Amino acid sequence: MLVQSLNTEQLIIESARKHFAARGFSGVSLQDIAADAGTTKSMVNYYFRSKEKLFSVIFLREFQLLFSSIASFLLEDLPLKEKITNIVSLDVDRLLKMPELPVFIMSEMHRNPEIVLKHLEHIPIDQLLLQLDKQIRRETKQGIIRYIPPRELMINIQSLTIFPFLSKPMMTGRLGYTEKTFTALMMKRKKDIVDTIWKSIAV
Amino acid sequence: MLVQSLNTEQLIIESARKHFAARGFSGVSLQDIAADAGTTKSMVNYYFRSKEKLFSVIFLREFQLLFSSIASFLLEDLPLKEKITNIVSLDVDRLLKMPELPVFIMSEMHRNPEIVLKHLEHIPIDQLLLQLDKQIRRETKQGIIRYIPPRELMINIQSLTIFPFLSKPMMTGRLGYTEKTFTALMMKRKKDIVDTIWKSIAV
DNA sequence: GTCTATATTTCGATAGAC
DNA sequence: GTCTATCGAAATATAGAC
Repeated sequence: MLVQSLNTEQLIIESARKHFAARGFSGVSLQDIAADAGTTKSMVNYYFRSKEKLFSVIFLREFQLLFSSIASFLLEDLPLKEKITNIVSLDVDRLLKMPELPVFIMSEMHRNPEIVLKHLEHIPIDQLLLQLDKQIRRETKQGIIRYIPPRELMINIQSLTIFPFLSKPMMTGRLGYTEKTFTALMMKRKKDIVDTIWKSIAV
Repeated sequence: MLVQSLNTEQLIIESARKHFAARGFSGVSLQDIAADAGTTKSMVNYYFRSKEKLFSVIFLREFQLLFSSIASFLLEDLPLKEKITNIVSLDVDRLLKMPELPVFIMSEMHRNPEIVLKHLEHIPIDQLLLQLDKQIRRETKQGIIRYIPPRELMINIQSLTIFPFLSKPMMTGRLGYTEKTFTALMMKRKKDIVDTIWKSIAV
């Protein structure tokens, strides 16, 4: 395999992604991004016109990453419990690879809600929730679970999955976790989350 | 009741709290803070010497607010289920009053972990967890619950309680919630959270 | 496409009058 | 205690040579 060196635009994107995720929009200067990409601020403006536009590009990519595959998992033809298992497993794996993603999304979403809403418009949330609602009602009728509003089910799943990554600095800093034990906890936690969710709705 | 006008220092603190919480340390200028407090940047430096010192004052106040009373609830002599009920209820009430608090703590914790760790040193976390561990083992022996490591129990409680506030912009923006229905959801959710937690550990 | 140089603004902080 | 004025540094963005 060739060691393909990236072009300047790609280097800038990768550097910007890293810096924005670590310190947010206003915590990063074009100088930081350019230096880390081995080029100058002028090149950043040349490719992306402005800091805002560069940020928008980065944010969109990360945002889609976080929400894309959940949708396809929800639409699969599987029992609810298996869907939940798949979503949790996928999310934990992905978050372990990019643990700074949630706090990036969260803080920028509060700083600038409009940018999120604009991107969310392209995701058929209502349809996904309706679909999920049908399945919940079906399995309720079959006596498998008790009814739970689909939005609340999703909030519970996301809460138990994402929150530990948001409080990771506290866990590794003072609660006695290291990088290794944190990863181990999260791998074990996949099963715990599904168990907790399922016990809360199982008949 | 007299309409007591606050002095300049208090006005600056209140303005700084609001702005820092909304946009973080580097997203706010002393100019913003001063203008909103009806004074000038000079006065901010006069009272607090530097932006860093001002921020530290604000952060410490908010941080203690978030963690103070959990400790006392944990130390009370009550059955575990009642402790959980009390903690969840208190947290939800407080977060409804200051919904921007979690994202403020979370993002600044990631941008500057040291400041958090310094404040955490004064809280006897190990002792609290040991105390909780004893109670869990006791109620396990009594056949009330199955054993769960105290840190994981606390993570689950905090996850289900705090996460909805972190994703509030998404819920009110696109998931069909308004301020009123969000508040209603969270009030109802108090009971749901305790139920979910309890079912996950009950025998 | 890439760089240097620079224009322009804004920021944090200080000096000094009152 | 409070303000105006200002300094020096750093930021975004642009102009222009190559």
